[in-house]
Amino acid sequence: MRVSAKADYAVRAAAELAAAKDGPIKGEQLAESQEIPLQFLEHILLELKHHGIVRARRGAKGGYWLAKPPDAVTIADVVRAVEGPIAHVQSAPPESIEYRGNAEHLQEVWIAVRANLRAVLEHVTLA
Amino acid sequence: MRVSAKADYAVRAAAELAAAKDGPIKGEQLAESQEIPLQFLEHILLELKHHGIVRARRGAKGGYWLAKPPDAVTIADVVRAVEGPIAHVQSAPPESIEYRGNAEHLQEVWIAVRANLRAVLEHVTLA
DNA sequence: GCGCTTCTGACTTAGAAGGTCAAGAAAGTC
DNA sequence: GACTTTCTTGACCTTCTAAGTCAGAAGCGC
Repeated sequence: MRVSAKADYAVRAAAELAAAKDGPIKGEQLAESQEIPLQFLEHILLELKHHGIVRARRGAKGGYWLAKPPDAVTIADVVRAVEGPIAHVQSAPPESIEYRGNAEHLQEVWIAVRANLRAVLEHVTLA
Repeated sequence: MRVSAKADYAVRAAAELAAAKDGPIKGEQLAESQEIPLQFLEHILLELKHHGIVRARRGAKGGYWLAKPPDAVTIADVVRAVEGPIAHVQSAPPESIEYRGNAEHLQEVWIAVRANLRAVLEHVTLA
């Protein structure tokens, strides 16, 4: 029930990319402006790239940029890319768990929790 | 952003206690009916006891019971007892984090996330 | 070909998750 | 008072994740 440093960093970096309009931004620049350890940030950016959220080019004049317009990328997209599925219980989706005895209604509670989380995270975009 | 086994177990045990009305329930009984490893469960129950959520008596005819009526105990109470504060970012409450540059609005997002989580967890009681 | 920057994998250190084990202390029963 | 039951506590264990660090390879622009 907590937000990891990695997820926080990822969203911050994405927000920074969303704001920049002139060409690719270097990892070093992102690391500085958001005070994130450079090497760690680059691993995160790589994961974001593999999930199709950012694009990158190496070499001089290289850097990172968003693959989609900022209003098409939600916080949930970014968090899921680095942390995996949201609101899983014991590493499984809540609807796949069987509760017995007097704990039967608990499943509905966890599903409601996930729904409310999504309501926020999938509604807010980088824009 | 996930629910640990410990939190899940704690709520299930609490739900079981909430449903029983005739005297204390043994740890072994709870472990069996909810399929939770006994020794692990007893550690959890101890934590719940320290947080004033359950009471216990040892010896023959001993066992655990809720310290308060079921409609006065929320899921949030139980989860906080075993997992600590809900929806912290990097182990700190969201309002204590300083975001700079283009990530400024992120703080509001995390606070909204926490508010929505609380809306569910503090509203649902064991009853 | 050279310098710049991303890409990748291997490694590290610390702490949490998810338990297990064994001894001790209190309460009830006979 | 002896005995049993059940909670209490602390120590230990294994596996995984968090949060980084390091070194080198590979692609890009000029």
